[in-house]
Amino acid sequence: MARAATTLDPFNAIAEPKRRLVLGALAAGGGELTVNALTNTLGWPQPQVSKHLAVLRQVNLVSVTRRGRERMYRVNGEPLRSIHYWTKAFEQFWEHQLGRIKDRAEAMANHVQSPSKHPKETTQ
Amino acid sequence: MARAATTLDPFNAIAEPKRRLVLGALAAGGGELTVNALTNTLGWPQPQVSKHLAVLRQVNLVSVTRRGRERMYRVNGEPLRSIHYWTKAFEQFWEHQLGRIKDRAEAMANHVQSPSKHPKETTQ
DNA sequence: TTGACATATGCCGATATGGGTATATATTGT
DNA sequence: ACAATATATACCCATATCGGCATATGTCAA
Repeated sequence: MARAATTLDPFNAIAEPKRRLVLGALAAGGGELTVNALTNTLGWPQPQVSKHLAVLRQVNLVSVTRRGRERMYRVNGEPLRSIHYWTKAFEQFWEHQLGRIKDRAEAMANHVQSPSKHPKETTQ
Repeated sequence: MARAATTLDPFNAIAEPKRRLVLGALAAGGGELTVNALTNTLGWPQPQVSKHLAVLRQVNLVSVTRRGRERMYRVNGEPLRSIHYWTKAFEQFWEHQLGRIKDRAEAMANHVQSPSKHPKETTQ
């Protein structure tokens, strides 16, 4: 088995730097842009843009609306919200890097699953 | 070229579901755990655990300390903070999008310019 | 020293990925 | 009907990835 399909979840979708740029361009463009506009803004070959958009579409990070022969792509923030929350769960690990990690982790333990208790020292 | 190396940035590192589980387990285990503890908690073959830890190590998502023949792995939140901020930039795109995506997209299309009568293909 | 334990690493195979190029599929304009 | 425009897809290739298994490396214990 290789890496899980990119199309399965938003984490994977935004793992690709160019896909993040696409989302950024869309956001900067007022939230919605045409493939053509994106292609010009990003300066990439059109098929490349379309392909990345296809991936973003599959994980629901963007939605499309046809307008004549153009397609309007819009950012859909929902999936990013879940990622935002996932990372937030680790907030304690960047706020007090050196202190009280254990105490706060206890609270987290109640949220996730039972950790294997092996009370060791807080290493040097 | 295939996807950019997983070791290059945290976005890629956490794209792998199992790696997220590793981080979760570490967090639940008080912020730091032994490879052995992780292996038991996760129930995966040890080499697999070690390899995922190696990736997380390379993007600085975890740090290690040797303790005898064991190695204590610790969550390092910093890289997750940047991801947290990146997603936050899209906050505006999930705050006002509580309704059906399709409906909203069409309403938007009507708002902006000439509406399309052929919503054959929307979000895929 | 020998052996058990803890962890990392190397190699292999199957597969998904991203980029490039060409082309198919609309849709609009003349 | 035909050309032009907008976008999506198919195909190919080079490569990185994950998982499994065997094994190397390092450390403690008797």
